Amino acid sequence: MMERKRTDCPALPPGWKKEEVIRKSGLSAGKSDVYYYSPSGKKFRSKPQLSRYLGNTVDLGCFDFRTGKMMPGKMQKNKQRLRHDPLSLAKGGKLDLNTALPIRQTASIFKQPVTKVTSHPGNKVKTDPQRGTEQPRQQQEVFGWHYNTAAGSNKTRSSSENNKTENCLCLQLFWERRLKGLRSSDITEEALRTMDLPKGLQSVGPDSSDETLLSAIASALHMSSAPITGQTSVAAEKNPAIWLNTSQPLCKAFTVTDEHIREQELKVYQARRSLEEALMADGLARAVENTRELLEGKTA
DNA sequence: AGATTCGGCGT
DNA sequence: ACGCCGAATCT
Repeated sequence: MMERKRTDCPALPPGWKKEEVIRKSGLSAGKSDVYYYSPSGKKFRSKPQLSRYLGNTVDLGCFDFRTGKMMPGKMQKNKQRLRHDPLSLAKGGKLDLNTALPIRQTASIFKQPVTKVTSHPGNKVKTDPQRGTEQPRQQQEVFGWHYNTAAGSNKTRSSSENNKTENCLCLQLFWERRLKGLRSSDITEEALRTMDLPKGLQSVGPDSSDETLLSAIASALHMSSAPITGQTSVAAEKNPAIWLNTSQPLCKAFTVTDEHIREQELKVYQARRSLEEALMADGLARAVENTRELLEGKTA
């Protein structure tokens, strides 16, 4: 038998292996097929199959199945117009939270394992013994990357041109506004809707709604590993368009009290319980889907 | 039966 | 041109 090397795949959670097999006969001789193996040995031969299995635990949007690597340039396959501001992608700068778009950049915001449900009381669905250890794993590596912002675009302009430029800049700086009315769907929707922000948090700029502020901060936490301090310059409150610190969300500087922390810990605890329930439901749905696929396969 | 391999459809 | 998956073939 051919010697096949299963190599580690750093883009996937630990334990996943990748294999490439060269076709050695037929019309397609010389071409190759790529397979992935889950930690327990289940074989995957396409991205959709892999995607179905990993579900929400890993965002395969920019995962290239053939190479096994994340390809940052290759956003979602969907034909959604990606309005990326070329300015914010130019080289030489650092992450700019205010021109960067609120696009999900991580596979999951959770960096720690969560409660794993291993038994489903009352579940009549046939259980695949291998699946027990195969339930969606929590991602352990965060797929984040930084975009660069343009530095030194200091060309001199006429004053009328300047006005246009300022208006344009304003739209870019305050993209948070565009989040108005947008919400995550599903469970998260309820979570967001009922979420209260501590009184110490105040927005900077043309939009001061809590809703938008919350989105801005959440997005900042997703996109940057640096501490979120808010706008520390007092001048930014008077004239944000000039003094804005683009590495920080449009939020006034704030302080965190012990009370805040205790409240937050409680919320996290409650959220974990909700998540546990959700994962359980997801597991059941997945089992059903799996069984359906099995049956379809047998009826040929 | 499960695993392996190539064909070929659909994009 | 290639991803994906059916099905023929192999063990």
